[in-house]
Amino acid sequence: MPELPEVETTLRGIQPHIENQRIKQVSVRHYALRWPVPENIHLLLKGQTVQQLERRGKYILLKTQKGTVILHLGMSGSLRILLQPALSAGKHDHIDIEFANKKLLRFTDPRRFGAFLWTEDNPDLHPLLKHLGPEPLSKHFSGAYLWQRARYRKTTIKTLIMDSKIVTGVGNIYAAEALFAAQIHPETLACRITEEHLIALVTAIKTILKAAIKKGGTTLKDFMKSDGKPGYFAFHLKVYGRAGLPCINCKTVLIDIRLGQRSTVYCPHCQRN
DNA sequence: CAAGACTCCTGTCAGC
DNA sequence: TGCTGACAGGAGTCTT
Repeated sequence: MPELPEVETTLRGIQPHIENQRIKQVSVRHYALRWPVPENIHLLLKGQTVQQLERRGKYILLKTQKGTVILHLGMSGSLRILLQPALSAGKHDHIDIEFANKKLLRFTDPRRFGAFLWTEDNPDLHPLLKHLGPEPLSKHFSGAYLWQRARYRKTTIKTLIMDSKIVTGVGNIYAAEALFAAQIHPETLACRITEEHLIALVTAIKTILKAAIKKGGTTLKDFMKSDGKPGYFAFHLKVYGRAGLPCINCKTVLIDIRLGQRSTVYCPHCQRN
């Protein structure tokens, strides 16, 4: 559920507390995340300083002198800053990183789709990151680029924009919202969409992501802001989660279909093939 | 390579 | 109320 705006909000939330801070201790209570947490991660991180935090798509990178933590929140993960001594850990509080400045970074993830990995190489070359497409908010993600990547693709446009090799960080919620904004039917084959429409789609993706980041992330129920307070539910979703309800533009009942095993809501009147 | 199915996990909710 | 089963979903991996 954390989509790119939530990840960005989380990064911005934790950054001032841990950047340039020395790691005093790391405790892992549950190693079985999506991939096993390296069993010696506490030894690798102890004494290291978090020099830089970065985001690649929905991955968060914690860069230290010796290497980089590659972290993903999966669907139910969150990061919070606590003050030491911290509240005792709950059932789903899998990893604590204690810093010399008395701050504690706690990784919580009930569904354990998240990841906490380590690399000592250039993280951009890591198998999880090296095939990622451009950042959606970068200038590399343009209408011309998407048209190039869509031209010969016989998959649906929604599946295409959710493919992290094409563009990173566009999840199910924002894919549906952007297609609605650009008035494109989610089942349209990628190769059949004009460059003009793809330009509109790219613009919609950027606009919606920026708006959501500005609001601190669209917040679904298990997202917590990094200071531990529940985030807002304020971002106005126009189609996602509104199947069976009237379209806000034309009152036609919104339809829910499945595309690539994902629930996909759209307006059959506003969004045409 | 491309496309689609399958998979990890647990909280939540509908139905009985 | 309690149980069961469906469902949600990011994205890597497997199959075709």
